[in-house]
Amino acid sequence: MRLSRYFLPVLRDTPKEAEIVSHQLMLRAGMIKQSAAGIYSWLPLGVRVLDKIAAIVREEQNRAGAVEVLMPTIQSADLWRESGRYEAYGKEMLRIVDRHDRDMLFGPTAEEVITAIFRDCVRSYKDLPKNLYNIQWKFRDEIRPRFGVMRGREFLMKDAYSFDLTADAARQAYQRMFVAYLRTFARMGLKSIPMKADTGPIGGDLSHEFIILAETGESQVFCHKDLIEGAVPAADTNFDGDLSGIFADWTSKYAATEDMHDAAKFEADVPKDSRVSARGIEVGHIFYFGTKYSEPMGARVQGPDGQLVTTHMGSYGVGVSRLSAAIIEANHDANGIVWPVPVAPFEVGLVNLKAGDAETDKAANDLYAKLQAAGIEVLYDDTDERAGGKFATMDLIGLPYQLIVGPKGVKVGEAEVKDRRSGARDTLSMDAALARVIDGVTSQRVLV
RNA sequence: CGGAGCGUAGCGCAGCCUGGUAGCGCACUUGCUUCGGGAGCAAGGGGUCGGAGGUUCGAAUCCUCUCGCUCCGACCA
Repeated sequence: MRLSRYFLPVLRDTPKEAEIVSHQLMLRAGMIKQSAAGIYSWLPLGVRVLDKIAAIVREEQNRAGAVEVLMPTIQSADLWRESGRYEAYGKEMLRIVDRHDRDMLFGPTAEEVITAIFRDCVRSYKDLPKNLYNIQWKFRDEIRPRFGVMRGREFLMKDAYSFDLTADAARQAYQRMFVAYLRTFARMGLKSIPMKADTGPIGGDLSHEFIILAETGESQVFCHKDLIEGAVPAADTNFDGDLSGIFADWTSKYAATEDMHDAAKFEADVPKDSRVSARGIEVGHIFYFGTKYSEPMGARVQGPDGQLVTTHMGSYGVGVSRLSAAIIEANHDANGIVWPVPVAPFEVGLVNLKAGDAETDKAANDLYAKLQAAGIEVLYDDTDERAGGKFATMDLIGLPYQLIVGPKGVKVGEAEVKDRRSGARDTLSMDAALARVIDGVTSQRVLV
């Protein structure tokens, strides 16, 4: 993409309403634009990041055996009356009345919709297990939205729903998502830690929040430090097999958020020098809730003996739009964002330091064509801005590699490669610079 | 919803106390000079001062109401 044709409204100053660094940088880098409290437009750079994150989520959901659907944003209140949640949900639910005076709502979640789909379409235990997910915009009318897209009212969420014949089978479904989540976040360059979460009225040990550590995290978390560097399950993990070993590895050590924290147990179970107390951002939440919706909504299948069995359900959320901010919280420096390759809006920033100079243009155009031919996603700064501004913008938007071409280098057949994360700059021959960038990108596209 | 604060040009701000018809920096346009880490000079464009009432000869400024946004708290992917 040529920057001259792109839409990248970067800001030099930090808008005063932005409190945390990810919000500041997303505004400054031209990723988002606020439309109303907690509601944002996504500008081109932001859309690309959102798409990258969603693609990774999608791949890992598919790998784990979940199947994608797409459910509506606007739901009928009648469904929610069936589950009993229409009255229970409170003011967080945005209620809408259509022209026929029917009660509608902007979905804050989709248990009711998916349960209705399931009960209407599935009759036999032979069709189980099933796990259906969608990546869709949700709306929760938070009392106080804040921190940009981290706590917006409108947000993009992946939500999956599993249906099983028995509680034991549901446990396996839970573990499949558990493993998928470990992989999902690791692929984005994040170290996520599953932490015991409140299971509500169901009880048991089947609810975890996936937390990434960040100073600006909303909740205080406590865990064993080994979990920070825990082994991420491999890509060839057999999701049809027994995952209880992996699950046990990750859940045997202490990890809890503030509201589930047991200080006495923490001190008893974790050696003093292994105790981690930090701030965390919740990027995923999974839980098993049994027959909470399937019972009132009649999601039953016939078992082998011909008897109707109420299905056991679980649901599994990933905050896709929140992740874009969370990744920035974990990957930035004084100059701007530092994207991990797998979620970077572009993989390389090609900088023409003297647009309009025939020789420099020729060299830069050539590199641009070669990068594209190599399948690299490149943002080509072909504008006639001054060098300093170009460097500042590139650092701000945080593309993993900068390939810098100027008249001095062109004269001797050289270009400069800058690694955004390390800051290291190397002057190489054109071909070597090109190879360095291509190798760097391709080797980091898949982290686990 | 309770507490606090802020709305003046795209962004950051001054002016308000002590009313007199709007200003600074960046950004933007044009020209010249610069040109490898946010250049210099010159000339420009852009704002019904969030909105509505009121006081006054006169309101960005004073009063009342209202809307929006932000921060702290309770709530949450």
